[in-house]
Amino acid sequence: MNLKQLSEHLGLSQTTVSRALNGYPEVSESTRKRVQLAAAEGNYRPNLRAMSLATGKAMTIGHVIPVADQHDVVNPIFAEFVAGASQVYKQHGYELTLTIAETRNEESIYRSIAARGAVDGVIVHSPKRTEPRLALLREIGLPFVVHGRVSESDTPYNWIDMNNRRAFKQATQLLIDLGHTDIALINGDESLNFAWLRRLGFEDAMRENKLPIKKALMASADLTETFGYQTASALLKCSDCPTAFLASSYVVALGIRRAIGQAGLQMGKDISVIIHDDELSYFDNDGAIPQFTATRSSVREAGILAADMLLKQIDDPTLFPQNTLLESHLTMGLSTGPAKRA
Amino acid sequence: MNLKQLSEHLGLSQTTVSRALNGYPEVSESTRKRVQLAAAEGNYRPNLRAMSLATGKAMTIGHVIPVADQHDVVNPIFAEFVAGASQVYKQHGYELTLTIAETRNEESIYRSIAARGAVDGVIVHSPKRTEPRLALLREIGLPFVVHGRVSESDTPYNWIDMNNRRAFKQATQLLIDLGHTDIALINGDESLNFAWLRRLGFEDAMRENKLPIKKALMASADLTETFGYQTASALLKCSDCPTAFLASSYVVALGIRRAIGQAGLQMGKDISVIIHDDELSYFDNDGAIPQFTATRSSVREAGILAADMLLKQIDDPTLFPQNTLLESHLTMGLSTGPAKRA
DNA sequence: GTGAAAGCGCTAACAA
DNA sequence: TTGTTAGCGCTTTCAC
Repeated sequence: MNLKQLSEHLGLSQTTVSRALNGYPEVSESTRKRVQLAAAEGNYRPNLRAMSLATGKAMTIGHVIPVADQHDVVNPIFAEFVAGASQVYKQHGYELTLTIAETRNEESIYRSIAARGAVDGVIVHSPKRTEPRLALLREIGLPFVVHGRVSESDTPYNWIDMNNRRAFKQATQLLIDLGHTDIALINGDESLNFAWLRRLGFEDAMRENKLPIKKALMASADLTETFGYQTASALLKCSDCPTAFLASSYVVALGIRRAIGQAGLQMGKDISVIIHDDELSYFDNDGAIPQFTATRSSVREAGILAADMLLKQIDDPTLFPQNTLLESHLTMGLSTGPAKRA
Repeated sequence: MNLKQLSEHLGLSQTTVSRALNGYPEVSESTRKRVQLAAAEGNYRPNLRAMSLATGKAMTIGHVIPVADQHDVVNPIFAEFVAGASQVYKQHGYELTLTIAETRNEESIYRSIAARGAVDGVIVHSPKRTEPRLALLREIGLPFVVHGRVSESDTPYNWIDMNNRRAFKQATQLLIDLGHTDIALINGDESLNFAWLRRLGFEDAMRENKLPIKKALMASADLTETFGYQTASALLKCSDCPTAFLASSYVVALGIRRAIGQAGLQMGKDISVIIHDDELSYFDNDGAIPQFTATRSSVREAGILAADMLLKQIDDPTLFPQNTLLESHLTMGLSTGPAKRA
């Protein structure tokens, strides 16, 4: 059932029917009622393509998920974020298209998205410390919101981010309060800004407590179990072993746990570990450990807020720039304990 | 830059330009070259909406991800699957739109997707044991591929699935071979077909070995850490304790591990646990344990195959029904060991 | 308060 | 080999 059929069926013009359905004021209430009824009965839904062609609005938001290489696993954070955003889009009649972008040909992907008229705006995921995408999108003229921030940017942009720096400062302070001085930071790829900020937070706390920042105790790479395992294994063998680990995701923490077990140590007793994870954490608190909070998925909330921000921006471009900093309330300790060297 | 501008710029008709770009044979090679060059220079990309309006094809595939309730976490499996599928779509010039559907209003979501002309086909995720969606989609006339199978369906449909039944039979057999007779199955929600099939696989092995199937040792619910913990805790206190656990996801296994630890037992020594997970598993093999295989994300491969199947179907509806059964090669033992009762 | 007509950017008969 | 024309389903001036 399309508009033409519906209008013929009603003995009205397409114009009137369209107006009635879209809430234009110049339609009499009686016809509006009639039209709405018939539309519901006939299960009429306006054709999105036609609508978007006529209005010039795509009624679609694009999410571009970067994947470093073909075989990289997709960060489950995106799923939660997208779930939140999609909720908002649905409310406003928008669709959500997903593009997986290998980082190499990102530029052409954004350009093609824009040129194809496929979206009214995009959410930019996984920003690096410095982001060529910002300039690119500005040049193209596509509204966007960054999920995360960009440390080195001289021009304003819309963003929503967790307070990674503060969370890691807190976590580090917690370990210091427990008496630790040799704390290992097993961090994500520090060319990605979230990891960079986490590192800064870690260093903030160390510096404030006049503790030395030892490069040897800091590692940065893709957050995999293997990375956690290998790094922790090596660190547990060194002469200057850490007494505590700060893990930048629960996946990496699994590896750390494995290494600790293999070294014949007990987590939470011989070695302390604090895990930070903004995603819904699958870990419950084992009991004896401090834990900041553990709400369900603040990432989903971030998705909701980002989508909202983007739609507002599209609606009214003068609302610029917007941004929101969420407290990273999922920072939690899986296991902490007295400082002790292996 | 749109077709009109491009054609004017070239002094050709829109038709010719369109034909040249779309590879129609009746265009002379020389003009085709010229057109292609100009298009590349002008950074011309055909407007998807217009194209789809003109052809009646949406050039878009929809993925509908069901989420049981608002606060449910999104299964990370979807992210991997979608990543695989998106790869295929890109190759064929298709877009991918994502819809998160609360299970309550699924029907209206599918109907509205179809009526809006937004997609040429859909991938159906998380099929239940019996699926009203199949009939619905058939009625609507929307091509679809089910990611998973439906046990109770009397009409054919396209599907791609992992061999869950076989995997669980194997895993169970492995435990039986190690001497276990009281094996607990911590399974997903058995109204979902994947969980149902896993249970059948478990029962297959038990029956073949003439072992009793004890209802008390089988649990079924959403695969959360908490579910694993609570169920395992309870089971470890009963008079008729299991000596082994078969966990239907690594998340649930984390809970089981916690319960085992709290009971003062050692995993892999006092109690055996086998984890099945089709997603990329974050666990490495701890060493002493049998492990079927551990390739990276067979789920992504499933996504690729499903997308391929759907596009083929759209292209040629006579290719019906298609299906593929993938061996669930990520079944792996995190820890198995001698049978012993707590 | 309602309708006729043009047009969004493309494709696809049909003509030439 | 190329061009003319109509039309996909909607919105939106403009006229009544």
